[in-house]
This record gives sequence, structure tokens and C-alpha cells, in this order.
Amino acid sequence: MRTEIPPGTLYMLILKALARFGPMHGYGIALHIQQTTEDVLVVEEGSLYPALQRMLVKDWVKAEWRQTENNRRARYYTLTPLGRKQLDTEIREFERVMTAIRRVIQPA
Amino acid sequence: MRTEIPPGTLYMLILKALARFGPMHGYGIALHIQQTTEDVLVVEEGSLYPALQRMLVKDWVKAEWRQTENNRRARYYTLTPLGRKQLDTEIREFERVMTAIRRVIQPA
DNA sequence: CCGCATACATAGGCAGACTATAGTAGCTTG
DNA sequence: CAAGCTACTATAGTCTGCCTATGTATGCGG
Repeated sequence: MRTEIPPGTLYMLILKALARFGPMHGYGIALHIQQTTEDVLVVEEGSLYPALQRMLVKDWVKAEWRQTENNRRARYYTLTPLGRKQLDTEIREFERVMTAIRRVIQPA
Repeated sequence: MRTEIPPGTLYMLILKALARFGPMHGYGIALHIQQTTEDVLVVEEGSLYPALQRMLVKDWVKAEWRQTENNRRARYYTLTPLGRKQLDTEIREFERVMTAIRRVIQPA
């Protein structure tokens, strides 16, 4: 059963994918997330590409048109230093909030 | 530093509070969540009361006007059987999604 | 050459939380 | 005993952020 991406986690997932594997194109990022989570998290195209555009503006990633292994045109995204910093921030914040939620739903 | 309630988790937090402590009024629920999470999660009034109204309609809770310990008028909410079932479902779903996210951000 | 997978992009919609505002009533303090 | 603070409920309107739907283009396998 697939789920929507929990609001607020999309940037983090994308940034992390780029941090792990270096430059990737959008389609590849989506595929990676879907496969890593065994289809639990599926990033729709209508979510992904607008998010990548916003990330370009924020200077979290930079983009470059290249050829894929399949000989197609694709836009490869690379994490910038600012993007890496953002990733750290988002992961820390995520952990903080999840810890808080656990305190409510799993009392000791 | 306080955070917004992650969208999709509000019902779960409210339901869990009622499951733990039995009937509570809205204000008490909000206070409980805030204190349990050491001010990380603060439920705004404009989030809480509309949520409780929706939960009444869905028959997850029932409500009853009573006096508080401080001798004030307040509306006490009680979990219904359907509400308890909903809580179980939401917690399971939450864990499933969090596990998926961890697979992406904390690769083994 | 047809169908499918790959790949990017945008417009518009909707859910769900927030901000702002409003009101009532009991306690507390000077 | 008046004023102000706290407890408590409630609603209208806004905004953020992901989704649905749609359109375009191209390479490869049968």
C-alpha cells in the first residue's frame, strides 16, 4: 500500500538521495526513493519537478543537462554546499519532532 | 524551539491522549501534548477545536459538557470504540511510513 | 512502426494546519 | 469590588505543500 509523502519530508528525501549517490536526474531520484522504501513512498512527478525547481532557486542543488546511460537527455542535479547544510538541518529537525511524537504515542 | 504539528499526525496525538488518560477537555489535551513533548509540539487552538469537531462527526469521540476541577465549564471528550480502532490504524500507518523514511535517510 | 519506459514540466485543486479574532466565566490581587 | 489574568471554547480566513491531470519528447524492443 502506497502512501503520500508526509508533508515536510520531500526536500529531505531528495537531498539525501543526492548526498548518497551524487548527481542524479529527477526520474532517478524518484525511482530510488520508491525502490528503497519498497513502494511505501512514491514521489509523484507533479511533486518532484516543482520541488526540484524550488531547490534550484534556493541554491540547494545545481542542474546540468547530460545524457543518461540510456542515451536520453536528462537534467542531472548536484547537491551544493548549502544543500548539504540544509539536509543536516532537516534531518536533525525530523529526528527532534519524531522523538517528540514518540513521547506521546509510546509512553515509557 | 517549537514546531508545527506534522500534518497527518494531529488526530493520532489527540486520540492517544484520550486513550491514555480517559475523558479530557480540549484545553487539557493541548496542554498534555505540549508538556509531554517539552514544548516541541504545540497544538494551536485553531487546529485543535476544528479537529475535535471533525472527530465528533466521524464518531471517533463523543463529547459532554461538565465542570472542571477548577469549577469551569468545559467539554469533555471520550474515545469511542471506533476512535480506538482509528488510533490503532494511525499508529500502525505512522510506524510504517517512518520506517520507510529511515530507510532513505539512514541507510544501513 | 507501435507500444512502452524514460524523462521533464506546468496548471490547478485540495487537505490540513495556522493566524487572528472573539467571547464567556472563574480566580486573584490591590 | 473592580481589573486583569487564566481557563476554555469557537470560527473565519489564509497559506503551505503535495497531488491529479495533462502535455511533450525520445529511445528501444518486437
